[in-house]
Amino acid sequence: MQTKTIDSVAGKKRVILPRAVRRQQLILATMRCISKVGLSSVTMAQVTKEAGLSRGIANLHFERKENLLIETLRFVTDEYNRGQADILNAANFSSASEQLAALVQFQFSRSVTEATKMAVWFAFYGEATSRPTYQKICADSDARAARSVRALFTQLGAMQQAAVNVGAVTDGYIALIDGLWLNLLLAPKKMTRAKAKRVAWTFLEGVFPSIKA
Amino acid sequence: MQTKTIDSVAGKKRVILPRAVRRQQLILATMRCISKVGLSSVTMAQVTKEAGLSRGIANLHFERKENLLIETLRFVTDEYNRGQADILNAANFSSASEQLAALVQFQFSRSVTEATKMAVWFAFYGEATSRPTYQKICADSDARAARSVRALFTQLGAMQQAAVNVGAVTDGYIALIDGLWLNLLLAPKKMTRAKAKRVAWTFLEGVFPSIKA
DNA sequence: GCCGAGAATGAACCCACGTTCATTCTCGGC
DNA sequence: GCCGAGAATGAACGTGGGTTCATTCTCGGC
Repeated sequence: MQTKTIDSVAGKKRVILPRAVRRQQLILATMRCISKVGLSSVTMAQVTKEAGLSRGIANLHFERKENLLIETLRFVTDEYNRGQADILNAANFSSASEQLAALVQFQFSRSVTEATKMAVWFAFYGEATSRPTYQKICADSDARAARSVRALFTQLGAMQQAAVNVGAVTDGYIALIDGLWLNLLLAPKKMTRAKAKRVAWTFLEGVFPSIKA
Repeated sequence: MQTKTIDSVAGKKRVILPRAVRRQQLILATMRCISKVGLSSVTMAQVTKEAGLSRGIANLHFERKENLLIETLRFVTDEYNRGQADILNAANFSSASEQLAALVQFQFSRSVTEATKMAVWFAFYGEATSRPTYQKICADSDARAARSVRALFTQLGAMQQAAVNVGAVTDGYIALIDGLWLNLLLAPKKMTRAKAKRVAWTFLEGVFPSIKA
């Protein structure tokens, strides 16, 4: 009478998996929960249920709830940083403008601007002021992201007729993207990915006229 | 042996004040607490202690904690909107550029960018995804702010040589300001009010060359 | 001066949630 | 096939925190 199912839907059989797999399962479940109920009311019971696992497993793999949350934040920032680095450290672009286009494309890709992920980002941003650990993770991630954007902008600036204040432009671009993400999250009916991309692009064309071609 | 002090520092005497005063006291205390410990770990005990009042008073004036939080959010958004409206609806500016200058000045004024207030803003933004009530208050506030900025930009656009896409520029400007505020909050060591103002101004000069004078 | 309305207090209550841990189960090595 | 390591479970525990409410206090009207 034992139903054979790949994922053991109704099965009572206990499944044992490596630590890394369980940790990721829990982190992903945490993200879904945060976007559903908010960082301030996520409970361990919800997360473990969402992950389809037992109550005590989170403590087994993360010790404390706070650790799970921190790892969730790290997961999201790392993923973004890896994606951005893949583009900005790549050597196989034929021009800086093409690299820039890839960057914008990436920043407003479905994967990055997915509601679940952005909800998590901003939930932690909102708590960062009062939690040194979150603060540090966010600051480090932002700094890393900013550095590589600045490098690209330096290249692009050198190609322009008029002199460009790379520092100010980088700060402005990063703020613009953050603000667009926020809008995308808070008013998805009013701001769309396509619209946001166009706005970003308008900013860039204003600063680096040569990319207009 | 009874020391007469205006604020009855050590006095045991019970003070009775009008509802509106108590409500504001509690709201201000809530803001300080949120910026200190974060929205997700604010407790009624902390807030009432911070306000120098008794445990039960919050429930007396707000019924539930949730109401106090909502009123706190409303307090912050209303204050901002009133300040912005004072500038953008004023008839006593000699030119649109002057009005624009006043807007930027206001948006990066100490009063608006004060750490306490911005922490509150972003704390609620972070929870807005999962709380329809916060979501609505934020969206309404943003929409109102955007409308009046768009009106000013329409005026400014009409003065330029080349045609300006007012919609995209408004969206961009608002996103830029939000992003700069976020930076100001998360990395106050790296981003300063003056720097932020300069970045905003650079954006505006790019879009509306005529204001450069 | 007295009284009623309602503002203010804080001890007590109760529940939700994080954490613990005794027990059960799985798997690989021998 | 047996055994030990450790992964997984979920009932039970303790506590922190929101809410209630009986009581006390203040003030304005008469």
